[in-house]
Amino acid sequence: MFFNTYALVEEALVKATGEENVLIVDGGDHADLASTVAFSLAKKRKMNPASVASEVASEISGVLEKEGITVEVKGPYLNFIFGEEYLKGVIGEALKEGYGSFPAKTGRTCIEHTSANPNGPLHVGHIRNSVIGDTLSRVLRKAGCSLEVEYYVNDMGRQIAIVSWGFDNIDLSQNEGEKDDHYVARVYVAANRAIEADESIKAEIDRRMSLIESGDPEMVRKFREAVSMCVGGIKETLLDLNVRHNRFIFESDFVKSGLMYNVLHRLEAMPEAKQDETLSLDLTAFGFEKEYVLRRSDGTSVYAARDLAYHEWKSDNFDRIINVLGADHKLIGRQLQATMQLLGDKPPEIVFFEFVSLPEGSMSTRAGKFISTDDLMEEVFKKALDEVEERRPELPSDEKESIARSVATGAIRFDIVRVSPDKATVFDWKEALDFEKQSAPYIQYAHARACSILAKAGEFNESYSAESEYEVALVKHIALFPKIIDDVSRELRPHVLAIYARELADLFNTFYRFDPVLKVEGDLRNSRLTLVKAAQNTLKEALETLGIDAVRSM
RNA sequence: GGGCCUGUGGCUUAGCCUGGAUAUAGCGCCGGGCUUCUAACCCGGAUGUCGGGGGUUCGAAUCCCUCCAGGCCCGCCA
Repeated sequence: MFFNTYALVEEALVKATGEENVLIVDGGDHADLASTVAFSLAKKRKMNPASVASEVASEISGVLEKEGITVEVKGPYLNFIFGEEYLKGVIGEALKEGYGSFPAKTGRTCIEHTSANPNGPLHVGHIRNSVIGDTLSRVLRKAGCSLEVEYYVNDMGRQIAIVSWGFDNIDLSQNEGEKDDHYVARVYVAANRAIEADESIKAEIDRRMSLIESGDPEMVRKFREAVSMCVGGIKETLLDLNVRHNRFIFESDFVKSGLMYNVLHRLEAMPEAKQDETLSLDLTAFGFEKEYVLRRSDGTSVYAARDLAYHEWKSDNFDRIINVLGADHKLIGRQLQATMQLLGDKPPEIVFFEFVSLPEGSMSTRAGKFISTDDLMEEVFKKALDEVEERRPELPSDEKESIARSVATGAIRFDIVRVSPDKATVFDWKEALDFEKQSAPYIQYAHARACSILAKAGEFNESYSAESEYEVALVKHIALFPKIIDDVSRELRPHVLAIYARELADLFNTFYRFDPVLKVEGDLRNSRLTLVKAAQNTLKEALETLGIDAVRSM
């Protein structure tokens, strides 16, 4: 509905002004849409902006009034206010299952996210990647994309060589009840300490790197064992976060299949290639001072080489390729994009996010300095359960736990996704455990409240209308949901959806406060119940697109 | 030293790409609201040189230049 109405306004303005860009902006408090085209037109026509605005308004108001759009002139501003037809149309759309979904688009999209090294559990920095990636995945699906979500497992890197060395040389047993990925991290930390104490171990690590590259069966087995232990633990954590991947892709497959050698051969023949002891690319033409090294002097490949093969495979199999990466990968990510261009492949779109650090400094798996997502989840769950116990003591305990689980997952996801990715953040327990206003539980609560009203109401006849200022404001915000999905799917900025959902909950709560639903009678009761249903459905769709459970009771 | 990102009330944060009408919210603070559809809520109030300076423009938080501060990167790690 919003798109159609926007198009009507735009069309009328273009026709009346002859301008290609009619400068439509958000109307703020004044209107649903506004145009500042009168400013630029005034200059061309050598008139004052206010009179231009009046002229344009008188020219288009006739056409738009017929569509129920009121045109108002406030000085140089042209304001457009959407009327009853619009509100009715929005309510009708918002009642439908899957509101905000777009028809299937052609082409296939691939998104890669998380892809943390399997040398320890996911910590609170990694899951910024997971939450951004998973939220975008949900948005893209809703926007009609045929999507595959991938986790790229680095199963032959130096870190894994270190872990495998640790398992062979350090006597460290798994604790009672310890998750496999946490155990792997302890071994990894201990192995790194051993290396720091005795430099000669590095030669042994290099030997393992060489053996894994040549496919030595024993080394393959050792690496695989360590990697699968860790990945198993990571998968459990992802499940707790409502994060779903379609495929785990192992980088060693690109070495085994020969795809990596194929890519390296072609690159060797390019003028940008520099081959002495190592193989590297000169990307100065793309503005990179730093050479892009692909092969070590001992003949083994570096991560970048395997990554190029993976991305060439993606380029062959998908029409749109998206990666979610930490800001520390900016340089290497852009070098990868440039190299894909050299190869004539589709470079990926990359969503970068800035770092999450601890108050005492940055996190490091190697140093054992991190807060694991599992620990975070446990703390948040405990707090959520306390809250449920206090509010709903009458519920059976499995129901309380289920609500607390949904609240905990939602709180964590929302806390991460609400902030713009290019803002560095410091992890804060107080904020993570805050379930008020700017949080998932706040939005979940608004949804549950709507469900409760609908449950008490029983059967009613749908009636489409919005009269009070609170009803109108709510409907107008509901109207924007499809536009938000469309915007986020194109611009890949998931925090926009988080903010939208919070604002929707705000507007619903305000409506709830001022406009009684069950206590009024007749058509007003029906129309308000219909609006509650539309709001509930939109809240549900928004929450689910954020990967947050839309619980019906809490 | 070079590159990228960030700087918005005491704290956290939206808006910046695509300039427009009194700069968005939350926490905290002050005051009010549960015999009333779920108070994980609502209403009202105080709090801002939008990091500093310069420029472009009818108009700058938004664009350009410059300086300052913080984060990240500049490895034959990933």
